[in-house]
Amino acid sequence: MFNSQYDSKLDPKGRLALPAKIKAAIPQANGMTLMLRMAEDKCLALYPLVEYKKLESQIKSLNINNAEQRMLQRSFFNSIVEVELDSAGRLLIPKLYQTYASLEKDVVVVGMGTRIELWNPEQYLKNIIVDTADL
Amino acid sequence: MFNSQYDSKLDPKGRLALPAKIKAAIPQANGMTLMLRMAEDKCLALYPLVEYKKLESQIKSLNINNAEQRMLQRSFFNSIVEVELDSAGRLLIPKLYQTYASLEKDVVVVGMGTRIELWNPEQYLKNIIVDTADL
DNA sequence: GGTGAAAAGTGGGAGAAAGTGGTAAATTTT
DNA sequence: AAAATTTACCACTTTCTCCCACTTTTCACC
Repeated sequence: MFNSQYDSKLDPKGRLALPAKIKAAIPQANGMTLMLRMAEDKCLALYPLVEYKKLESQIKSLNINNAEQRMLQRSFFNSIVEVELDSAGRLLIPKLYQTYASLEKDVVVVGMGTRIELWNPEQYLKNIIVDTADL
Repeated sequence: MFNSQYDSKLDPKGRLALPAKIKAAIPQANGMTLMLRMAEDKCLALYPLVEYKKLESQIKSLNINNAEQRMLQRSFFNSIVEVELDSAGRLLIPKLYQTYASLEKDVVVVGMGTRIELWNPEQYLKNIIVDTADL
């Protein structure tokens, strides 16, 4: 399970170093493949393969002969990509995905239970409740 | 499984270079034959042979004595063609198919799970849900 | 609290692969 | 038979990917 939040940086090549705590929480630590998705509120979501499979199986069950379900399926698959950690534990965020989430240099990495979210810092502030007294 | 989306180009000869990530996901990488089909919503669909076989068997199981199913069968087989990747990993899109999907220069390549879709960029935007908050 | 060791973070460079265009050969058409 | 169109293959350029090495931080033990 992922939790807490961290400040990380994209290097000039578009690589993101995952915080060690997050990395350690990913199941199957060797030959690390993760699924990167353009998610809600213009953030990126990272899923371990196990979690992704659950998501995918829902989408695959849609009927390709139904126009609306076909669009839904398309919109799912087109916003997801496989990413791998390099030997230093970094992952390369494709340009299209950087653009989607307005990631430039600073990135907020958030542990969200079964998934990891990547945020533009300003965007992030707009999508959390800062004062928890309201809860 | 195919996923994500890529911008590609048709060269003056009508050849399309498949993105490396897509190419890598095609089963049986040598002597590469794919099936190209005029698909729903005026896009082109590319199937690996394995996937095509499944589709074909569905169509073949239709009843030839039923007028409507006979037409369906006919329009399936006449809108599908075998294409091969050249030594550089490009495929030649026949004129008729380019016209069907209004492909000129820019082409959007979409990984749709078991198949690959090729789109005219403007047409493509009309056939996705941009805000995936519903998923 | 200081010192050392180990792990994490950062940057760069070399090699390989992907993209692109062109040329030659073969086949078809007039 | 000749010409034009098409197809296959080859070569060059550019981009990307992978890996190595150095710097910085953190944690533990003294």
